[in-house]
Amino acid sequence: MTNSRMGELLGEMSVLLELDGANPFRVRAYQRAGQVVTGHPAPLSGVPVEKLTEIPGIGKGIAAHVAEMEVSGTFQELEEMRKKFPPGLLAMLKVQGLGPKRAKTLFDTLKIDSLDKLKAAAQEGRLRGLPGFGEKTEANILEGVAFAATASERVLHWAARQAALEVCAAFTRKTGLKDVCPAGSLRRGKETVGDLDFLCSAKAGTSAVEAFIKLPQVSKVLSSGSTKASVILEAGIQADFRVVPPESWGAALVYFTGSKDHGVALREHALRLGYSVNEYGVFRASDKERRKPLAGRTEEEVYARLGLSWIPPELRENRGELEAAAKGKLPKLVELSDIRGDFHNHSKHSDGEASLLEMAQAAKDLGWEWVGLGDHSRSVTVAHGLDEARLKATLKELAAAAKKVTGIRLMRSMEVDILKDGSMDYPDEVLSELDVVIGAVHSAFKMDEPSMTERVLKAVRHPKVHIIAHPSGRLLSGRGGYKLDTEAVMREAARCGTALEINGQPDRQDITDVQARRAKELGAAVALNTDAHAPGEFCYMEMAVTVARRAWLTKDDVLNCRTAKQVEAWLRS
DNA sequence: GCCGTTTTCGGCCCGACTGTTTTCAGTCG
Repeated sequence: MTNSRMGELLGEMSVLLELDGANPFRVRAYQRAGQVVTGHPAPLSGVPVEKLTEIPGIGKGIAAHVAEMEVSGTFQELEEMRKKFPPGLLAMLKVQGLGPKRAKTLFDTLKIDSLDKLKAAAQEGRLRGLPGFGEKTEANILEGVAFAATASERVLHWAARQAALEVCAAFTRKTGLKDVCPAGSLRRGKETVGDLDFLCSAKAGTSAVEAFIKLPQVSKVLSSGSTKASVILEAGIQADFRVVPPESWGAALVYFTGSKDHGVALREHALRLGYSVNEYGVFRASDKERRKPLAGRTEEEVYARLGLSWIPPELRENRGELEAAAKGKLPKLVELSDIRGDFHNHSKHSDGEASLLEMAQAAKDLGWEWVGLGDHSRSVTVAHGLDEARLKATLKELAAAAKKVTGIRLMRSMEVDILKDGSMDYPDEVLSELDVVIGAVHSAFKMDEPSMTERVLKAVRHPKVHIIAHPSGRLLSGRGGYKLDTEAVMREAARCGTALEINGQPDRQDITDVQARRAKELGAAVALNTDAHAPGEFCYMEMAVTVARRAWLTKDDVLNCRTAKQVEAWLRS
């Protein structure tokens, strides 16, 4: 059983306990444990109970549940809670403004246990009059049900980023206020984003909130006050906007960048030092009126007051970053400017849009030192994969391009299919003519886990294969990825010196942040690739860098930060 | 349910907004 599945079940338990009116701290403990388990880099399946309890947030009780889940795929207490509350009740909690307390009231008094029943009851006016319900609440719930039905799922990071930049630009044009920026999970670089958070620095009395809710990008205002507003954007994403005075900018940025877990852990840490932290600053815990902030203008100042070095947003998930910051042991994360090239992309010989020459020129324009220009191999017929004769012709074409585009080392790279039996799509003598061989699975996704794992392991062990592309095969927008023992693949990759790819396509981001961090732990090399199908897609290197940063990788951990000479030496080795 | 440089019991992060209420519970982030 995977960590993320176990994390989901623990999270479900926390929601059910909340419905049941359990001790809120017990609820919180399950919620936290769920996140800790999900974010834990090494597989917890098979880890003895006494080792599990060494993980912060996991005590005797939850360790026992983890052990039980390994065996039965669930745990007894969860099953009992599931009998108590129908699954439709959990779906109801997705409705904006409807929380566990009122949902429980609806279930107990009107036997409402699904979105459909909720909608009907609200339409018939049966909600008003219940304790805690009025006409307004009823109307809000009705709207909430409609939105829950149409609301898009989480938005891909890249799309959210575009939408956020557009809103910030429009806001600045309208108000002249420049200190506005996205916070929240977007700033942390999460692979998908549930909503957008905007933070604005402005003196009291300015009408920033008013200006924000009137932006053309706003389609509906959910709430608005003097310092904050919640809206739905035209793009269908919810956005929260918050204004703080300049002296609180840093504290607010920490607060609204989150994650929630990071914030909670930070405030607990502060209390142990005798400080209290909120979005306005750091205060002495004894300063009950919160009159004299000791820090707050910048993030650096806030962390420093708490004895911590500044923590990059990508690390703020309460996965050990506070402990590392306290010891001054945070890694210096890889940056886009450290990148010297890309291994994996496509020209119009297969399914790309540009010629090898155009791709080469685009890579050079980015200031890269080298680039492996690629295409699909012959089996991927839908992508017009290259047979041996066409491949040979492109080698000549590339040599010609290298004469025209100078100052960048051009290499021939190919994304070569890993066939069903684990063999490669070209014979060894053809692979020998390529500078970069990238193995990838594009067919027979439905294999069982042992077979798929053996298939990929065979490619990992192949002496001519340098990199495994998008190892899980998942698409964030749809396909869950094939069944694969990633841990086994990473171990073997480390042993064989085969690199694993972080694919920068916004819909892939594969391997994930958690996996890449594990790959580093195990000693496997990591390559960042754009998988660009047009010159304009080389920008997805930034997406790959973001994933790498969330994985705690430094430039020494990333192959793309090496010089052309070093890369060639690595490829030969 | 978790946790401990005051503690193995008794705590557990913090504030804004809304709507239903006459002072606050519920919800959200």
